[in-house]
Amino acid sequence: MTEMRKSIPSLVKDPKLVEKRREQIIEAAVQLFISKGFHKTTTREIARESGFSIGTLYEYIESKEDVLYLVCDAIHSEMEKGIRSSIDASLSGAEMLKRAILDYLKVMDQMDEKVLLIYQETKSLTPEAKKYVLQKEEEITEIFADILRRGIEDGSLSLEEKSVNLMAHNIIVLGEMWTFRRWALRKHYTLEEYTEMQTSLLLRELQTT
Amino acid sequence: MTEMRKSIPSLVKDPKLVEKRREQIIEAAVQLFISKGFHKTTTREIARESGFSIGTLYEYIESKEDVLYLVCDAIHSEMEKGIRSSIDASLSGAEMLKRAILDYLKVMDQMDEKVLLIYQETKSLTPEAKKYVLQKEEEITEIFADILRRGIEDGSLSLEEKSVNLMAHNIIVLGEMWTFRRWALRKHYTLEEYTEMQTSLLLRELQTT
Amino acid sequence: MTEMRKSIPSLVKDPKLVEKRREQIIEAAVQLFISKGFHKTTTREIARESGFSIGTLYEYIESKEDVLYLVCDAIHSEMEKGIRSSIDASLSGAEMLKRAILDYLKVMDQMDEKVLLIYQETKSLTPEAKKYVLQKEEEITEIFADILRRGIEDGSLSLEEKSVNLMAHNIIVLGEMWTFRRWALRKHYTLEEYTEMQTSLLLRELQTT
Amino acid sequence: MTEMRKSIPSLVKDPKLVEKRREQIIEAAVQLFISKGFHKTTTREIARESGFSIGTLYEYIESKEDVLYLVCDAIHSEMEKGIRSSIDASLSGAEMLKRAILDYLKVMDQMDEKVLLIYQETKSLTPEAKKYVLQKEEEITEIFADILRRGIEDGSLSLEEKSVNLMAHNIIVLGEMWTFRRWALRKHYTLEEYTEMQTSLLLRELQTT
DNA sequence: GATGAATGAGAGTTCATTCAT
DNA sequence: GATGAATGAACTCTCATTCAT
Repeated sequence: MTEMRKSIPSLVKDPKLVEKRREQIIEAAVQLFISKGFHKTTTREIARESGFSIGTLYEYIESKEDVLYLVCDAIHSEMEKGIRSSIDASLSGAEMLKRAILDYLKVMDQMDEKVLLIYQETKSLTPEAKKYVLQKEEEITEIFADILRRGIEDGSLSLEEKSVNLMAHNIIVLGEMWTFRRWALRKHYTLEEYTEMQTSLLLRELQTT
Repeated sequence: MTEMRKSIPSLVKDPKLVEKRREQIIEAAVQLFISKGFHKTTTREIARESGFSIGTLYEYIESKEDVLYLVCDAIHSEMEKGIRSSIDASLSGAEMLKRAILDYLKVMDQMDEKVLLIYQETKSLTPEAKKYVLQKEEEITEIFADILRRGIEDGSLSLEEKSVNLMAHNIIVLGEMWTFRRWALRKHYTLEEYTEMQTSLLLRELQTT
Repeated sequence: MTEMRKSIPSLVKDPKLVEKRREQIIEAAVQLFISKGFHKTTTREIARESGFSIGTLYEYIESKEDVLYLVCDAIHSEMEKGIRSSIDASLSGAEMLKRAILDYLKVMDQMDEKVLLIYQETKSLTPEAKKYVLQKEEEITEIFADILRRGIEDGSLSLEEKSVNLMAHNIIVLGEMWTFRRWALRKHYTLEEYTEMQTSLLLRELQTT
Repeated sequence: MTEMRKSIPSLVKDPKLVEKRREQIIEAAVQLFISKGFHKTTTREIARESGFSIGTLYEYIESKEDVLYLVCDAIHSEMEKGIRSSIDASLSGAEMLKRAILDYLKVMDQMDEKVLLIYQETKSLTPEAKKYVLQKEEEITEIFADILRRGIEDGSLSLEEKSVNLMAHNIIVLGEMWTFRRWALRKHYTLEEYTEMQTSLLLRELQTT
């Protein structure tokens, strides 16, 4: 679990305060970005919703792009936390996978619009910030790769080594598509149906013969 | 094949000319949106790259959003055409599916950045335009649903009716993820490998026992 | 007479219009810079005094610094024109010098505040613009150097070659100090007195024995 | 030697401390103003370079303009001290003048950028502060006027009474131009050459017949 | 006496859109 | 049908100054 974050300089020295204020900023910005998009949200709106003045906002960030990075990073962390919490070392790989997918899709469903937000605005990040965000994305994918490898080892799952990475991506995309194609999927399926059907299809790919 | 498009008013009467000019606009705008994004592209740039003045641009559209719709619609049409061209009525459902996925992924690989563009900027469309774009998206999905149903009928594919729609979405997403996760996938797989592996996994889900 | 100017890009294509609008800008900006200084004058004020909107202002310049360059260049041109007009080829070097100083000081007295402006704001120019402005300054100095050399040649003035350049600078500074030390000098002397006394002192330095 | 200074109120009562802190402020501000100019230097920078917080800075001044006044006044004092130190009562007026010019130009050359600073930023002072600064300027000029008068009295210099003041200004300007026209003068002359040539020219104006 | 977080007016600049020619 | 100069609301960001601690 590599712990790497882009550090954003602040004019304010007290780290506790910086963290607190940035949490306020993130909370405000997430809502605004979700409802209006990054480009149509103004820095003044972010400041107002955060509960302080525009001048104060800029004591804690250097540019509007910083807010986007803060937001993307916070969402990713929330996602990662949600997924990791479901891991139970006592289960077989196959069981662990089912459980992890179940929880993952639940998290994605709850975080719905936040996930969509990352998905749509990552491109607006500065190249440097984008690197960090994509790295985080890969770390999250790796969680599923690890589970798959465990299942292969204990014989509960069948998959070629070369496909592990791809399958991990497929699982991640399962969750993402539930958010970005919800306009179509939710007309036909509930989250539970979606989860069950996708899990069932997936396990057919991984069945030991 | 429902043919429905949002009609965009033009000050110019001659329909031939309108079409010609809008093609110029689309060609210019696609490149600009790909390299700078919709919001960071100015109408002046669109006009200049289109080969005429800003005044003339506004003779053929009513707002910058119109250009985005024109672009999204054109990309979708190109995609659809690419996919439909691969359909060969003499094949079994299973064969047709393999062939269609092969061609679909090839098209998506070629249109790469254009697909990404639709994905990232659809949210900037006006609600009305977005409706049309999502409708088109569903029509494209329906192409695969039709192939799947054909395979079920002729016995070459096995799938519950309820899963047909979901499976069609899954196939579409297979193509999309090749573009929006390319930063990760292309480190590990070529298009050919990706196609083969995904097709093989998919067919395990659809195998007749 | 080298003719070199920094060219400032304009979004407007018609050169006649560009020249006309820039004259308006210069006229407005000179007054504003004189009364409030460059830094305390806002671009909005410049636009308003020029008679058009802020948007229009930026069709003719790229930045506020451009206005400063335009202003400095215009003032220098006016100065140079005023000085060159006094040159009469039929006079001896000494006579020509007297005449040129007389006219030069008259011009400087009339342009008073504009000269002061150049003096105080040249430092705010971009390095590139500053180069052009200082070059112009040297060209103007060279006018006097030429007159001095003529006087040396025809025997009406006595000065070592090495001192010609220095003396030319001294003459230029005579005019400048009349503007930037006016708060002291005008308490004691009229322009006529100042001119006469300085000319008389100067000629003592240049007298042929 | 009139001793008059604008008094700047301080929130701090202890005069020793006020003086010490203001020295720190001046030292920091001089460097900053020289390298960035008054307007482009922020109060935060001044505080940081002075070694204390922005809050503390405002305990010792009332506004940013106060810092400029403090700086101008300090530079003037340094200049004045440098000039006065060269006065040797045992010399004749003419000798004293030569010596004073020599020392004066040496001081101006050393203080170079500080002199330029006063010269360029005096205009940004409040009207009241400007009055004090110009008064100081006149006092310094008067030093040379006194020397000239002494030379007239002892017969070592020849000059009409009415020209004394003007000549004193001319001498001051000799030093100033060495700083503000250095971009041209230093291409041709060293300080020693400049001093010698200007002194020699000047003495021709003042020679007793 | 020292601190530094908070403020918000105001700066320079951009750009979608209009409309007279 | 084509042009492009004009517009001004709106944007991001800065910074001198204050005041509670």
